[in-house]
Amino acid sequence: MKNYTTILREYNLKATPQRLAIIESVDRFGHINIDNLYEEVKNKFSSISLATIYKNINSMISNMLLLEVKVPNQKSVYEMVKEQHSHLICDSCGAIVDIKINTSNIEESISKDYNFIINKSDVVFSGNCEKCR
Amino acid sequence: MKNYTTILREYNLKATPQRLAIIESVDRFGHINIDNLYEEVKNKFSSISLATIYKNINSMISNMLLLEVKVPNQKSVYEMVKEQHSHLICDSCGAIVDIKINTSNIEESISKDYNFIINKSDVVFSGNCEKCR
DNA sequence: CTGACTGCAAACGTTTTGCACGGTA
DNA sequence: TACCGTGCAAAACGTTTGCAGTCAG
Repeated sequence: MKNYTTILREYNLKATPQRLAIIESVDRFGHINIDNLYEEVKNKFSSISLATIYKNINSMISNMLLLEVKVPNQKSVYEMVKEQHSHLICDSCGAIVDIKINTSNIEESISKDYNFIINKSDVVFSGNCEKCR
Repeated sequence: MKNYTTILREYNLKATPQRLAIIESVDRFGHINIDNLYEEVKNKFSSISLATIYKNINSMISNMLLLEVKVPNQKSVYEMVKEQHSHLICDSCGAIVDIKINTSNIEESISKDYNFIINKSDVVFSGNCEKCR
């Protein structure tokens, strides 16, 4: 069990029970949208309000502890900031999988060709997963 | 000047003046969000309502004439369906540029490694453009 | 002529805000 | 203790819907 209290403080956020429940759920699910997060946190913290979820997600994003992933035809999902990675998302079942792909040579050639400094890559492949055909 | 009437009919949409103004603006801008589109179309068609913009954007997306591009920290932009491409977006000035990159080898290895059939790639690189440093 | 489209206003779902209270550091 | 966070309710936003009138084909 990770020490989420320490993590929150490292990101300049007070370690309230609500925040601990939120960050624990996000980490356990890998990616989670607002509604599922709300349901999940309510299981362990029935008094929490949706406004608190929103406020905390937003402050965690501002403080770079979480990031938002925009996905086609779905609500955004939130995940902890870890190593850079891309996403595979199944159009039928909605499952999202993290994948490691090497985009560094592509990014390098873009920097050159377009004289553009890249500091973030959002890469989402949609299609059908193994189960869903 | 393209014949947008013909294009609309090819996509099974009646060629109303409102639609012609919408598709012409989207095509001229390359990518445009709802608010800018509304302002733009109003210039030539002052009586148009925002609801009409929404209804038409949605039907054009359903009929595969337009597609939605979700971008970080901004509203989605809409563009005509053309060849597959990726996007470069400047965090300072918000400019969006189409770029051609070859993702086919990446997609191929993903198909193999994850046994996943890809039918859409959403690739957005964020950073700073030439002007904005 | 008929079904589809428009514009308005109302409804809806989602996210943010203001404020009084409570809890962390 | 001081400030930040919480929860509630209300407000603000963005988008969709219903409907009566209009128009494209």
